[in-house]
Amino acid sequence: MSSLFSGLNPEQLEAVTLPHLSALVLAGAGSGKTRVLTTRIAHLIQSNFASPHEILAVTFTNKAAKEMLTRISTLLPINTQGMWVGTFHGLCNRMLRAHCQDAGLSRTFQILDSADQLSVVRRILKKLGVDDEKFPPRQVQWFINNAKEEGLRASKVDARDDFTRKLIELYVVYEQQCERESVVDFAELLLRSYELLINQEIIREHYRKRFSHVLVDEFQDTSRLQYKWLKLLTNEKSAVFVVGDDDQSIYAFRGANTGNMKDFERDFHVSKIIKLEQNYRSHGNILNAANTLICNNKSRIGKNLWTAEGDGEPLRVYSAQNDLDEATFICNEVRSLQTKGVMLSQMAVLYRSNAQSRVLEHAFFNASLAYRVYGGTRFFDRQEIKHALAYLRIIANPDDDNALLRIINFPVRGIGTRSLEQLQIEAASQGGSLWAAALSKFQSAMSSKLLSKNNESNRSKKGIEGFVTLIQTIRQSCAKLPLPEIIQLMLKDSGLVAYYHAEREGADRLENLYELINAANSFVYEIEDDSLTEFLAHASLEAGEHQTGIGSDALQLMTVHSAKGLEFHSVFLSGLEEGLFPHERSYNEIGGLEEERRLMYVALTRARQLLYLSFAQARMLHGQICRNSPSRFLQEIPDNVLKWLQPLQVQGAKQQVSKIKRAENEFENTISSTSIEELDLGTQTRVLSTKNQEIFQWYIGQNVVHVKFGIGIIINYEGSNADARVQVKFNRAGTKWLSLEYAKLLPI
DNA sequence: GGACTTGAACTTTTT
DNA sequence: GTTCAAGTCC
Repeated sequence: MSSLFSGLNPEQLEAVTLPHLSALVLAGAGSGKTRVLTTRIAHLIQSNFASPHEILAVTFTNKAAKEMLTRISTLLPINTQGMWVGTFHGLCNRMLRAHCQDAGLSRTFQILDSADQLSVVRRILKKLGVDDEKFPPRQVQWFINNAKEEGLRASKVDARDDFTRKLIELYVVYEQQCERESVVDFAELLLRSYELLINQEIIREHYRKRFSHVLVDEFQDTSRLQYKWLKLLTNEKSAVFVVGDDDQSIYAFRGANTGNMKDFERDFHVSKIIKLEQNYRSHGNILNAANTLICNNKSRIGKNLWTAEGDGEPLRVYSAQNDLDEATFICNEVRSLQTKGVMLSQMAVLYRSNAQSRVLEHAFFNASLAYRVYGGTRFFDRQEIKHALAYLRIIANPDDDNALLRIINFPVRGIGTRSLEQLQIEAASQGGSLWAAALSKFQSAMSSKLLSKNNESNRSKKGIEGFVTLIQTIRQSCAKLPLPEIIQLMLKDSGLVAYYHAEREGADRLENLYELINAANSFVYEIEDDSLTEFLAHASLEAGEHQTGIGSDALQLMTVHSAKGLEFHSVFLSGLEEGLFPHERSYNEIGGLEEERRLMYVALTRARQLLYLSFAQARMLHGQICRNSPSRFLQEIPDNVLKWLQPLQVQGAKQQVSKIKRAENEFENTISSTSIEELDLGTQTRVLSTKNQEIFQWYIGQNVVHVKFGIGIIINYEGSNADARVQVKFNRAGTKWLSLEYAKLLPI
């Protein structure tokens, strides 16, 4: 028994062995959070406090869930197969499949990913003839998901204006459409499961009784609905053990609600918060930087990381001339670290947004430095895989219109826009799916063929009839086959293999298609289930898992978001410029800057030993050269842990930072104390613009007029001289960033 | 149906 | 500067 606990520090041990109570563990970066969670589960089982069957453990990513299962099985000789360990969506799926009838779902319901959902929305907009300028598909999608996230069905959404009324109408049609097709989107998985628990007392009580221990990882990332779901699954007898770090909450934009931590404390009567503050990852200087930076955030629970190790190296700061220079610098440093014995895979280059990877990749490619970019197209998102999955979906659930539309004419079989339109009209008039319409068309064609003795054999191989025959044939042949063989047969009979074989650059795609068979093989082996429906659910829920090209030693490139949870020997944090990091879009969002700062905190705490911070004085952005000042976050790091690699530029850079900071404070003060119209026009901050012979002086608060956008007021600026851009809040046209060189702004 | 042009937009991301 | 969708032409 004691071996389970060996090496745990007092706080970790306390968390692991907590009695049957609800508890909140505030686990800082690198404090052994996953270890605490898995050891606690092992401890509960080993000491007979709970059987594996009575434990529910929730994570956010499949990766984390898998990791948890692996660790549990190394700690205990038990079969983790049947345990309820998984993602919110995965567990909801599991619950809905088990109670599909009570949840009002078909046994073979399919899961829409975001892209599928978007195409359903597009289709509906088209069908209803809605102006997609006024109602952009993405916004409609966002509206629907948001409503579901609030737990609201269309009838419950507040119709406060005409615009919202229209959106609600679209929401209603969308729901009907999904119902008809037996498909559910990601948000629906959660909402349905939530409603199931609310409405079906017997089921709710069953799970409440069953799960005596509920454990939640990354609790700061839970959304409102997820929190409500957890509350439904538990009662005063359950022990809910949540682990999280409010300082690492970086997903507010997708519904994460840090407030859940405070609510949890209250709702679950948490008497004491356990803080894990000892960090086993980074050297002192790095932690010092991170701690000082995050103290600038006002809304936080508060904790301070410390290490038993020494200070280590100072953080290196590099001020690059431009983005290319920055990339070259990183390239050289990586090379030199490599000769000192650091593996490439132990070095990571982090950036705020994906677009920044291009320049870096270019430099690494030219230097023949092996690198790997995370966050590209994922396996199950590839075009050819989507096509193959669409065939499988139609086999499993023919009413899936999305899937049908994707493949009805792929590979080409002579079904053009006209026949499709006809089919859609027919389906609409019958109130059924496209497949149902195609089937009735097929049947009437068959009977008329018999009557007229018109037996041209070619006719049935083309067009809609051909498609129906094809699907029926495949479905029949598949009835008794195991999953991998179904896929193999489908790939061949559908014509996908022939198509990609003939395609000039189809070799990779062909390989991916065969890889799909492999994926099915390992699915059958691991999950011990070869039902097609389950495999399709797995494909939708684990779109990211199947990454290729892992294994070889390569430099790691990724956004700061995707670096969360990872650690490296050396980290290069690039693009530390105002507008980029913090991102300019965050300036106008409530709590935006604090979220950016947490993101910075996550970035800093990824490094074990070496941390490089770099910014470029000039950079190509949106096709324009931008001169942004160094990030304010750089100034929030204490000087004594920094080592500037170009001492000459220290002065200038630091001054620039303070200048921006002053301007912002001034701006914020003015904004908070006065309305925009009353801004003090005498504000001292100004940018000079030298445009031909005219020289204008621009300052924050200045009224301006634009040829197209009309009258507005300057609320922010960046850069200087010819490259300067100003942010203008127009009376009618909204807020825009404009280049002074091109925008033809006139002061009034 | 496929190749081409044009125009607008343009964080972060898992499920 | 690059992508992605919609429109245009053969």
